[in-house]
Amino acid sequence: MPPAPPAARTAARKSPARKAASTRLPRADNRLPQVLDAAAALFARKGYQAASIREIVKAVGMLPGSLYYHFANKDELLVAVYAEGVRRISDAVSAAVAQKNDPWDQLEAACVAHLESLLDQSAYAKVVVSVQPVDAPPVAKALVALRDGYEAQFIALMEALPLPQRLANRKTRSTLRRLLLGALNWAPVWYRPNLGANSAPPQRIAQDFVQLLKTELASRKPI
Amino acid sequence: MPPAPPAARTAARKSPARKAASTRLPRADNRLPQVLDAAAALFARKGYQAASIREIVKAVGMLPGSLYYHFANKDELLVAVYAEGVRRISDAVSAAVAQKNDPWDQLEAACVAHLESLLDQSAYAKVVVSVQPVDAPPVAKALVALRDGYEAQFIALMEALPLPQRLANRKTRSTLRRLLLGALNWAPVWYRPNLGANSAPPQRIAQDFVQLLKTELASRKPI
DNA sequence: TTACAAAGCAAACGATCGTTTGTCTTGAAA
DNA sequence: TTTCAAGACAAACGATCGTTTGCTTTGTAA
Repeated sequence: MPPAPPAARTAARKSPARKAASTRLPRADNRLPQVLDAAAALFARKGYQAASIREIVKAVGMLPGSLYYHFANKDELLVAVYAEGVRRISDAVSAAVAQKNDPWDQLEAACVAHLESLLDQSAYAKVVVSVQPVDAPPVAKALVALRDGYEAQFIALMEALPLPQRLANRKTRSTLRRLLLGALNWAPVWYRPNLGANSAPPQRIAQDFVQLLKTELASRKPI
Repeated sequence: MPPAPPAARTAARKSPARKAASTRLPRADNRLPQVLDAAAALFARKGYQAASIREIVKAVGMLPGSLYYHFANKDELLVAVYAEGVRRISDAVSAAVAQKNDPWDQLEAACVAHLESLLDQSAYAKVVVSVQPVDAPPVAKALVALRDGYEAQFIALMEALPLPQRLANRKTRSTLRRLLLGALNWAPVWYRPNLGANSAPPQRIAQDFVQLLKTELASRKPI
């Protein structure tokens, strides 16, 4: 029997992801979740390129080569962290929105959940905004698609806003969305936690942004 | 004569920067400016870590080791690019502001100049917002200081805004500044040039942001 | 209890990274 | 025209990177 081409085994190795002809279930003691956690934490803290494979697996007590059972390469690991990040922040936002009825209250709740995820709660979420798709060119399009999928939630929130007639158009809602989301996503750049009462908490920061726009835009008569 | 300790010569080598006891002028044909240009272009396009020394100097036809006559290490090169970036975008903003009198017009002009520098005109400027200080920990504080120095211009612009009494406080002006600058600095993430008439040019984007706030905030009576 | 795939170990590979060292060229001041 | 430092070359160094390969352990389904 002629040996399969070298690429075959490599491809077979990274295939627990693509279920293919796999019949058996994953083990209960596999450390994929911990690897993802460590990768998210290190990507968030040091950036994608600066966080090495060796550093990530060491945090879990694993050897570098073992990671390639779960992922074809480092870029695919980033995609997995990104996807989980989008899932988590998206769930947090959805849950927050579901507790409100008024569109402006929903927007505020969404922004609070978004910013709290970014700054406080989820290293996964922080990766989604701090690691830029350009950092991993081969998977850049996949990362952008994940981000866009998440942002769709905010497009919907903007459409629901009751704006004065003069501002009730798609262009304004788009500008408003970019203004608000841009400001929120830039917050990790200047925000410093652990400053006690001196600095506002994420919740307050997000509320300030939304209130500044709401009190001005919400209930005005057309000129 | 005993040889000087190895560190001595290395220190002496990178010292054209610190003038020390240098009497002679730099040559007219030195390629430091081109090196900075190439570094700015590559840092802006691929990020700090992904842009290698070899790649940078190759763009100028130089050898890798030669860079270390001008800079002690890669981090110091980044600081130099950063400083030049701050200088350029700061000059552009100052020039734009100087042509207006009304505070809101000045703010709009500043934002337009800021965003045009980021998206169109200056790779140096783009480095200042796209390369984060965390990417170069040893010089992170220096980079933050450079950024803060630039942002002082916007603090002054905000202070000059005639706001309704209810909003005329430091906290609101700070929120307003972070809202606006955050949105502008996030624009490189989603902006795509060369889309023809389909997408707004940087000038228009900045104007939309400012106008959205101005028309709402500027001339309102206190409640 | 056994069979087998899931999961990981152990050890290396080649490439590329930032950087150092010693030498040489050359423009400009004297 | 001579002198000398500014500036760059040439060639390597050690470290670290992502990744591959062959083999071993172990949980679990039959």
